[in-house]
Amino acid sequence: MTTQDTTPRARGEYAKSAQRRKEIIAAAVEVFSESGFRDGSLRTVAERAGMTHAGMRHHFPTKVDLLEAVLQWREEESLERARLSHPTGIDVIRAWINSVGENSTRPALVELEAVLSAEAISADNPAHEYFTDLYQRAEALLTRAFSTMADEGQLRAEIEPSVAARLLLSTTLGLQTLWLRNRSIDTAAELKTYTAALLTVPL
Amino acid sequence: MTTQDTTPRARGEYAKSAQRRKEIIAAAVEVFSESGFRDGSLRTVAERAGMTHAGMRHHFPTKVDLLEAVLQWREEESLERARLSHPTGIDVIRAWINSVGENSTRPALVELEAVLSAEAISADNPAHEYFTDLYQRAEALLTRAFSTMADEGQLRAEIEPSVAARLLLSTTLGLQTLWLRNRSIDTAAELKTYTAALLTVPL
DNA sequence: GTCTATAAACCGATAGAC
DNA sequence: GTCTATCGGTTTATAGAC
Repeated sequence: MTTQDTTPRARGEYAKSAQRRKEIIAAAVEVFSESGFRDGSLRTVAERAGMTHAGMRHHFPTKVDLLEAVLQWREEESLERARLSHPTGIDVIRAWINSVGENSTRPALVELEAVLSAEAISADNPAHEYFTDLYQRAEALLTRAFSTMADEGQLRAEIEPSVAARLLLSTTLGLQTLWLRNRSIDTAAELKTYTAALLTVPL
Repeated sequence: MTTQDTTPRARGEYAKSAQRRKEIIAAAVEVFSESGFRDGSLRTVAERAGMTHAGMRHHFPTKVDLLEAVLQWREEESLERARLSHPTGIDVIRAWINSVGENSTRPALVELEAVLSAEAISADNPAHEYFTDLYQRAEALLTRAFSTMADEGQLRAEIEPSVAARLLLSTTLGLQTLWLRNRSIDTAAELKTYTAALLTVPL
């Protein structure tokens, strides 16, 4: 609202600051993936971003602030993209499997989720609610898709949509866990084989 | 070999020491389940076992020694029991699902495995090889079982035994992950539904 | 916006008394 | 077998200079 051009925004520093934040988040993703949230130190993150941990504090006042930024980044990178095309029914399942396949090109993303979510089993972890929510939303998304498919006779009659949803989610999580230790696993292909066994139509 | 009765064994101190070790391991299982290996401190473990961390050093000289004892305890408590009855074919699968059901009565065991194995994704974690081995052994066990079943026409023809094995293992791991956040999930029942979809005979 | 310097707390390991 | 005391290292957070 000022008429002067001496504000940070006018001097273009917000854009620079946003760029700096991105660099710090990228470094934090690396470090948290490797060492988890508890053991990944701010000093290591800062070093990889080319600054000191005290300087980083200007962008992220506390470690939890940095974690939240990382989780938000993860969210934007992940399944939300698939949801933008608003698929329904069997196309949700196809998009899901496709998204898992794309994750195989981004080990840091998979490792980040595996490490942080396991840490967040403890109720006092700052990311505890985040992951509980994430899994519930994923389960709800898949349950809606399988329900639609059940109405159209595409899901085997003896299988409840909610059970199918939980199984697909479980298998995805478990396959990614194994893939982190053996990168030769074709997660998307195995997931497709699995899901097809639940259906009456080709996937 | 001594004829005197002044050895520690003769004085019954080995038994006492073994009991103390068990108490310490039980405390370590609690702490490592809650906080992981890196963030779980020896001081906390010692406090729960009713001693100081320096006193604990008499039983476990280093933190890694304690971790190894905890992993060994986990092994003895878990699926190794089921293997003692030496089942083959479909009975291996039944024993596997049954074992998962029993795990639902022991949250500490499931949580310990989830937390420690996620931490051990890092190659420099002292439990890294342990969990890689564990999953490979489990996969081999299940692959043998599904191969036997394939020979007897009990496995759907289009499904490779090794793929079925990996899917059962994955789903087990994923279901237990979800169960840690929502104890109302009947992991054994869902696993049975899932596995039945891969077979040509009732489970 | 980034730095140096430091406070306050905690860690694993260890020496040595009892 | 367990303790107290302590060493050397790490951590997050912070104050204050520039």
